[in-house]
Amino acid sequence: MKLNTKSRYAVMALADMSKFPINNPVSLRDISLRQSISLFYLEQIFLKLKQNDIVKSVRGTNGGYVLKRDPKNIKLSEIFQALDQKVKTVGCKKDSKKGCNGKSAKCITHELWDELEIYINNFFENKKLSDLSLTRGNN
Amino acid sequence: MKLNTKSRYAVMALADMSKFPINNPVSLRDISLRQSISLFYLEQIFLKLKQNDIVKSVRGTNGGYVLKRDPKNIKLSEIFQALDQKVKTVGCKKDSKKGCNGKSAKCITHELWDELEIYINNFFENKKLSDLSLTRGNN
DNA sequence: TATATACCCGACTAAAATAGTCAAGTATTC
DNA sequence: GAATACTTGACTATTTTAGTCGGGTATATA
Repeated sequence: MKLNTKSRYAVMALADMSKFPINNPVSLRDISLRQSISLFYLEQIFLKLKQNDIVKSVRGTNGGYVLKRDPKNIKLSEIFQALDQKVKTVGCKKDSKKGCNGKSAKCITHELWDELEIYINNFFENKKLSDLSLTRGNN
Repeated sequence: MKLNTKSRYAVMALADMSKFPINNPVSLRDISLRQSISLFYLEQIFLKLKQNDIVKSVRGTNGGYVLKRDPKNIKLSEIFQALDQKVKTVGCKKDSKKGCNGKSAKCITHELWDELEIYINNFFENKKLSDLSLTRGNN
């Protein structure tokens, strides 16, 4: 059970941005340097964030990215969704007509995994970008 | 964020076993057939479960595996630990003297991931094998 | 208007993890 | 002694992850 770097970096980068005045474009280059994340990788990540209406871009010199909404209104679940990061506890598709192992019924532990999935998603659903405590001690 | 098949199958197999009278050896072959899990794979899984004192083995004809404790006393967290399945939300090692990105401080979102890790582990810690509702409807 | 900055975006790749297979055993019961 | 079933380490194909790269386009500023 592991969180991938893409979502992790996405949250890190957005947290970084949220420390600056809103409407002030923050360049990926700066984020890259401050957070030690590859610039190329950040580009990939921000493409998704943009497509999902979490940030908007400002092109050209002094450009960068800007949070599209107040950090209070950005749920972590949105960020994860943007990066196709799903919490998957079962191999079997929930909405499939067939059961889990090619059998007719649900697998014996199906309900447990569903429960776990809901439990974890709940965490992300209730956490906002603004909830991260960004003290000066942490960069 | 994905659960691997090894832990999932482990819980499935143990749930399967817990439906039978305790002290009645259940063979991997039977579990394999009922739950559609490869016998070879189950062997690998049960090796770990045995090493971690969750099941004990009975060799020979009519042998199999037996739960070493009452399902009420088997926490899911134990099963996961047995299979080296850890909940990992950060790349950086917690106990390392260095910070997360080779920097001196913790990464900006470190506390968040710690919190998530604790949150998820909490789920497994509080869930017992006996908590799985094994109705006849599910196999 | 030239130039540097910074976003845009698809294609590519190395490395690691996962999922599963296999073989050659040993112990036990019937 | 034959069949059943656990024992254990080694091996492998596939998938996923993490990250790189190249060749763009848009815009501000000097």
